[in-house]
Amino acid sequence: MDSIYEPPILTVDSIIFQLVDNELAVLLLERAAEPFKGMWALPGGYNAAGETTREAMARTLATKTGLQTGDLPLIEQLYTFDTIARDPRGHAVSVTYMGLGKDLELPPSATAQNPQFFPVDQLPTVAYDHADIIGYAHRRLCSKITYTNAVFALLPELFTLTQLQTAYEAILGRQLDKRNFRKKFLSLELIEATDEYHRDGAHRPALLYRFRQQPLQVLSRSFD
Amino acid sequence: MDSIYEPPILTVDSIIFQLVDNELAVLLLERAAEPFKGMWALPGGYNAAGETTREAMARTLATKTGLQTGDLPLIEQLYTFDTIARDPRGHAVSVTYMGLGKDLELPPSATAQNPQFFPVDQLPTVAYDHADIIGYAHRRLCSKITYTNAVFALLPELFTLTQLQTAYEAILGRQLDKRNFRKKFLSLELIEATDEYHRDGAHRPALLYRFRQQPLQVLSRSFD
DNA sequence: ACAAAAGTGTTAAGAATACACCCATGT
DNA sequence: ACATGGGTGTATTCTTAACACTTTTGT
Repeated sequence: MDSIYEPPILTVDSIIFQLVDNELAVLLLERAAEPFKGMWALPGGYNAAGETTREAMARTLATKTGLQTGDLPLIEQLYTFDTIARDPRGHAVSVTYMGLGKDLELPPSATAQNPQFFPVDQLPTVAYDHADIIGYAHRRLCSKITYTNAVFALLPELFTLTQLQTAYEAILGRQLDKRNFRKKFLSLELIEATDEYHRDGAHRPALLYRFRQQPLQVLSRSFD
Repeated sequence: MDSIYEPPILTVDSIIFQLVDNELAVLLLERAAEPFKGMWALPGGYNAAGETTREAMARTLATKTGLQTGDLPLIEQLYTFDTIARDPRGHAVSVTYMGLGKDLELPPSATAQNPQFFPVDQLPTVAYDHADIIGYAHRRLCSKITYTNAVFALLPELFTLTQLQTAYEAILGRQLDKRNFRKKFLSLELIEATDEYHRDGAHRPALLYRFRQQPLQVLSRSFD
């Protein structure tokens, strides 16, 4: 009864975020071929037989950008888009994953596709419906950091409260009150002070903190 | 370069919830064939070429249960599961949709598959990983009703505050305080009183309310 | 001594919680 | 008159929001 079944094409795409100069940035590739030649697109590709979508995501990301998913402290399935066909063979369905990291290094000339991070509010011309996907991922990230400890994945192991606040401000796109931010965040007991200080220029050194636990956790009171 | 590409099978599954006798219930089919013959499974099926996953969901749901998606006030993509192959042809990837409705009628003998609603805490033996999927959907529904007006999709147009509270209790699986529930919910200004009453037995009639607007909305203050 | 970022507390308003009795109806 | 579910208010605690000055350092 299903013998005439001819499947849509299954693809995966990765939305990789990190903070660059206190701005939220997303990883894009420059398309070397039609369609959308010269425009920028999310790293992604076909899902091969016998591979989970998550494995396909890891493989395509490594192949096209040199990034290993092991370097991403947090990866999460985002949404499945019935995108416009990216391929003349037909209709494509793309399972997307959001990955968060810090100080991600792109091996120089990993591929001919020139992988680069772009601040989310200064995107180049983006191919397909990828601008929508990035917007969706950004909104999801905004809500994720308000009810979970997901920021840990964007910060170094030791960080200052100012760095933490700046991360929130970069993602949410608005300023937060310093005293209220610190009071609230510390009261959640997600982070603990170390006895180390971050010295950086002609001013008082900042106490370094660390997250108590890494795995994604839901907060007892949602943030902000 | 992608010429040896052989895709996984793309399927869709529907998790349809409604309230039955003040319990949250999910729609299942009895499998008539192997694998898992005699066990119960979510309605679903293959995604055909040229059809979006949402269209495939509507089609398979109508074919297997007689339900029209037009009768579901809220449908939302849930998650994409890399499920165990449901088909000897190979690896299956299932895009799932959650649908909410009320007073859904299953056309008698719509199919040989005996569609029925089961209370989520009294499920029969469920095939595949569908028990996990139902659990996932239930958790998502719990959080959805706390930060959106999604309950509207489970209630009739006019309803009493007690019906509303009972719906929350059925979904969340715990009791709520009547006075606090009413105070909070009314303060959100999502619903308005009508001038009609629900008479039902030997007690004071209950004032009927309606939602001010149907489309899914995020609440100003999250609920509960 | 100055510039620069780190650090810190209080008050007021709003929200959440806990809790018990009267009201309107049908029989 | 009684049984049944509908309806209502207050006091306490916790949370949020608004807001400005002192501290520590490097030059």
